[in-house]
Amino acid sequence: MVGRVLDWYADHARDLPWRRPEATAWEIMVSEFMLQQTPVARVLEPWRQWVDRWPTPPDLAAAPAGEAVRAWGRLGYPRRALRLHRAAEAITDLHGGHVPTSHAELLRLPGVGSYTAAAIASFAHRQRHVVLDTNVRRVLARIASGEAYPPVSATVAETRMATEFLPEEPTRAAVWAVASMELGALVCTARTPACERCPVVDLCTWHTAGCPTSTGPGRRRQTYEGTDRQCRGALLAVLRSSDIRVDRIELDACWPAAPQRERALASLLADGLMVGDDTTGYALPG
DNA sequence: CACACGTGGTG
DNA sequence: TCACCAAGTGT
Repeated sequence: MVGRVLDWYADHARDLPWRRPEATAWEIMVSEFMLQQTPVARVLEPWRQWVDRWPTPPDLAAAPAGEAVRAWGRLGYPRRALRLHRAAEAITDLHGGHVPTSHAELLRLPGVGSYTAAAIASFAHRQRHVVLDTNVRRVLARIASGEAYPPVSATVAETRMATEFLPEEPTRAAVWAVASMELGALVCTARTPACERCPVVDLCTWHTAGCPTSTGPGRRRQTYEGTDRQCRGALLAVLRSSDIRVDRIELDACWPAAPQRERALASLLADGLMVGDDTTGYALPG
């Protein structure tokens, strides 16, 4: 089972820049932040520019947080840019400018949760960790549980199952981690899986059962149009595109509903994604 | 534990 | 067209 996925990966892995042997732990860490809830295709270019401009954590830490937010562009969830900047500061101050190697230390960094800590430790340092992202959860749900989709929220059962699949040898475990993710991203996809190209289709409980459609209510809502999120995005876009402080009038012009605009503005200020007031004008954080 | 948090591609 | 989906984290 594992061996076949490793063989498949050797033949079909995408040539992503953060997977190249010369990729640094920092470059891998940046990619992981950008890839949180964001497709690979959209990350490629911003990642290249980011690591070119800030090749090490101290380089980013020395820049204003607002520049990180600006460089984040339209990747979405701009708080990730802020967290990455804060993580760079912590690495600079507490770890001599080097990305920590232990899962526990990584976990203490802003924006680094269970998945990202495991991913960095595994991909950058070849350690043995359960790397349980949405791809792997779906792959395991189908292969081992016979379900079309994993549970809505991660369970201890999933972690236990993932641990059983994880090879003992660290290097092999690290390849399995990236390979099982890649299988989920390229073959065992959410919408229309390409089972005919799956290296372990004959071992897949779900496929053997005839690919039953998910039973429960499942799916969650996602609506975006007219939400606070869209409003925040509109406000922040104004600041990103301006080199000077933005007047209140310009912010008012980008969103018609005043109460929602006020709420979004307040939340952006509270998050530290922007600074200022009506008197001084508004800007990305220094 | 449910919800907030961006954005754009796609079937 | 439009709802779903994309390498999650923090509260």
